[in-house]
Amino acid sequence: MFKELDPLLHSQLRLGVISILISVESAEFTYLKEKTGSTAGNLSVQLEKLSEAGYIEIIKSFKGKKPLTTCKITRTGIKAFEEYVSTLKQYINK
Amino acid sequence: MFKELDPLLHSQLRLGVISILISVESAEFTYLKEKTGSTAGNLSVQLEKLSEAGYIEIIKSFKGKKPLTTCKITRTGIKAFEEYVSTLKQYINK
DNA sequence: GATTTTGGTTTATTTTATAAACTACTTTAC
DNA sequence: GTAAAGTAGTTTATAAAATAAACCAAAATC
Repeated sequence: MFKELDPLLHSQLRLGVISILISVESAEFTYLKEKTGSTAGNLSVQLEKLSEAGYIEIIKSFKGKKPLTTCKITRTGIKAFEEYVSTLKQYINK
Repeated sequence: MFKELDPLLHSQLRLGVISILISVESAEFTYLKEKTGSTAGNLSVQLEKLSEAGYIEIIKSFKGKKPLTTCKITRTGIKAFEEYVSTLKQYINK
């Protein structure tokens, strides 16, 4: 029997976001939008979900006069990602 | 920018099915149902989708007097799975 | 021979992802 | 200085997908 794949991470956009955040200190909304190729709306929704789950932290501030949304993966998020990857291997190896 | 993950395979149940089929000659409906832990209804729907995409072949026959649905991965399916795994690595490695 | 089980399919519901519309500014161009 | 366009998002609506529930036909069991 297969172990369940964390549904929060088993989504292309959210997985892409976490995949980026795992390797950087933090990332801005616009950077994530560009890197993932998503629309702002979709990204906004998915970031909110990751945030609600405690996988990322969303920090709102200003860059000059413009709003600036910065994201950072949390310890919980890192653990969840590692767990997800390890579970995934059950599906893709052999 | 991330490459798109084949949406047909980026589904827990369908991925589980393909994961099983890739390592066996063929598998019966009930076997897949048991191994994936899915309901018959869900499995039926997802197998149909894989079949429509040409990823698997569904063979209907009888075992004695009972209906028997047997599934086999196709060359197309194998290729799609390999492609999916390779794309996935972009997301989960580093 | 009625009831349960087997092996499914079909349809309905829920959840999820995505797109469209909107808000609140700021910058640029006239 | 004000109209138009751009930036950085959020909210809401729509489409698509996954899942569950209901159903069906035949077989096995009691």
